[in-house]
Amino acid sequence: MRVMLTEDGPATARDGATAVTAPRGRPGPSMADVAALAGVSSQTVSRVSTDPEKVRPQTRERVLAAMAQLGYSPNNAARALRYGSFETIGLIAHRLARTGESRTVEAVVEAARSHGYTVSLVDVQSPSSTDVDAAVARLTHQAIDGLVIIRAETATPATLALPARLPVVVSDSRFIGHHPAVATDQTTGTRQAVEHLLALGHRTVHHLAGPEDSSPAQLRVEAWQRCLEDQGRPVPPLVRGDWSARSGYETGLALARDPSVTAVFCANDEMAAGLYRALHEQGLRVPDDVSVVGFDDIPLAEYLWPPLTTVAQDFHLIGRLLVDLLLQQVTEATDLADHRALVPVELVVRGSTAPPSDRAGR
Amino acid sequence: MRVMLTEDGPATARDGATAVTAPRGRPGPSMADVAALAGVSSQTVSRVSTDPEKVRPQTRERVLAAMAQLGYSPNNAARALRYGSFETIGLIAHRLARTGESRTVEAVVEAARSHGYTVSLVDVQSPSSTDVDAAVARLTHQAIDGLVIIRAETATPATLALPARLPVVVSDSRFIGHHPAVATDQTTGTRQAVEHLLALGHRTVHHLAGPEDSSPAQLRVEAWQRCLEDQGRPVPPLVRGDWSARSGYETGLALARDPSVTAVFCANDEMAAGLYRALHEQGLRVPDDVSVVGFDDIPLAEYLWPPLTTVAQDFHLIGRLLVDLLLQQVTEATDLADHRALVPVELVVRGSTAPPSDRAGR
DNA sequence: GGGTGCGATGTTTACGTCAACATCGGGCGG
DNA sequence: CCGCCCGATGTTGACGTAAACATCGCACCC
Repeated sequence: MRVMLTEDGPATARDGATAVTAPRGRPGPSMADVAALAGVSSQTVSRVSTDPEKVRPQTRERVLAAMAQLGYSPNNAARALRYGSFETIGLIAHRLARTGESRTVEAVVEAARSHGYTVSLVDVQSPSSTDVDAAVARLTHQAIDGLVIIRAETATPATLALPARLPVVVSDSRFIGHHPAVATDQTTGTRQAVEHLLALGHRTVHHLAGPEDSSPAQLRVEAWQRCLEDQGRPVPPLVRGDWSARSGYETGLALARDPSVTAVFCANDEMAAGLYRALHEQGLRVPDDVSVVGFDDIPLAEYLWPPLTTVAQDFHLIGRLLVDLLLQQVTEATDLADHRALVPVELVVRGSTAPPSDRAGR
Repeated sequence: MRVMLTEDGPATARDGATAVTAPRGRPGPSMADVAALAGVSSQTVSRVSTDPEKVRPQTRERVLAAMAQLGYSPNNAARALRYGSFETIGLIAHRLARTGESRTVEAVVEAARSHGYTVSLVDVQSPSSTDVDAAVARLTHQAIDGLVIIRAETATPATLALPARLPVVVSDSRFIGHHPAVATDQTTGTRQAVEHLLALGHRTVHHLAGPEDSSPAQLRVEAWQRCLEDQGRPVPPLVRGDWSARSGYETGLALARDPSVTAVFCANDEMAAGLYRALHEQGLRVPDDVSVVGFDDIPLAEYLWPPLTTVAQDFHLIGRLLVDLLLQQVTEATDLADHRALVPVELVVRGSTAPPSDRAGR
């Protein structure tokens, strides 16, 4: 089947009938090989790679030379087995390429590294329990010390089969109370956006919402509605997108045609960009005819035209907190069952909001 | 430290003075524990998890029940040690949250999963050899069967210390000839963009380039220049950004003030968005006054105003090819030293390009 | 000059799993 | 009715590493 580069013993030991189920990976040299070449015991080789100080420089040199000559590198399976830890955390994400997700992933990876951990990443196709379950199985079949789940929207604690004793942190509020969670302060963020628009003089604020099965989207809808009711404003009919710019554009066309729409709060920046295009196509100006507020503060938000007023999420902080909470459980065996970190947001006012003009009268 | 669930011998074996260096992770139940509870040998437990058919249903049930009761899941370090493979590939990326990167990562993760592999992700701060080296060390210190390096711009084959026998694939052309590589067809893409603008009647095309240390950016610069020369057009001075929308905006301000600029080819879409803003701020219209072409075709490109004409990269295909080439080496021990996959691109014409008007004459 | 203590190195063993081989028991053919 | 064969399960050993313990040699001190 394949060329045995380093086989020195009788070939039948590894070839022959057992070839199919035999070990796959390149069986590179082991400590024993290095030890033999350097004329020391394998334990000395081990010491060289873990604590060089404990070995006499002269011996160390010999061992290092042997390592280099053989191209030795330690077998991590064996190390992990020995140590009982992989120094690896699992990360389950959905739609990884989305802005918020990729930034959170970046932060998680970075925070993990700063603690000496690596990240094993699985991207689930759909946020259903079935898919998330499969991802969990795949990761525990791999080797992880803990698990971070980012926005597994439709999965619920009841439906998710997690291995016993596996520390978990989630960034989806649906799991709050069941697992430690990190969540953006959706309510305050939404409130700031809506109140900003009302303060500018708009009679009410339309909402271009995210999909129903998304917990953050749902929270934003509720906060938007409550905020309007608190202020005694009429609550206009809800418009739903799917987070994509396309959906913002398509649903935005209807909003653009409705002269009563003077202010729109979009559940994310991508949909706001889609709405921008719909408004532009209808010959409407932002913010003169319609004010727009987004959510997330993606890097491009500042460079849309006009620059988008939006609620900035601190994805970086989310990622860091996720890792912190997870490693707290991993290293200290702490039970954080209902711990909940709320990440603050900040309204960034740019050029897409202004007092209303009389659209209907134009 | 923690409750010893499965400890049956003297507690001092694991507690006491050795706690600091003792195995960390939850040493959950092993096959032996399950076997004891089910009243079978550990080999039978092993058979239940690897080949249930070989065990009598009655026995199987007992074992499964014991597994469930103890919350057993196989120790993958031991499995990996036994099999010689982790079914995991390492992935080194730089600036993970960038559009192209996150989409490539997504595709790699997905392709890896379809082959039954998991992805270990490391995001390097800078693309320098030092950082990439550290990432490689971190990953091989972990457990991987192969390594994918995405755009490690400034690292070069000579400076990078890769473990012997570790299969590698890169998506950076700087490594072509040293490792199998997957690269977007920068030259053709650039050519299409420039020729599209020239065909519309522009006298020449300015270029808003990516950073000097980026190999794709360099290739685009060279292709742009060669293309202009081939057509006998003047080659205007080069303008450099750093891929960010901000840099596109800042350098774009100068372009906007130069009346000889009628067409700009931007090295990516983000910088094109920044340029849009600079042009808008100067009261210039796209494409009436200045035509703009981007590169990448990010999801938002279609929803900028006007929709951006751009060169679409197939990040998904890149990811798939990376994994294919890597696993070919991993599973077949093939030497692909100078294999090189070129991923085609496609010019997507939208609303940001048009024949030139006489800017200077306005 | 004979401990004595310490630094350097070797030996043993366990980590958890699974392939290979061993064993055991029952059904079936001769 | 005996023996053979096969299916089900048990036993042994090896994967590569590193902790724990053992050993060896040497310098230093009384």
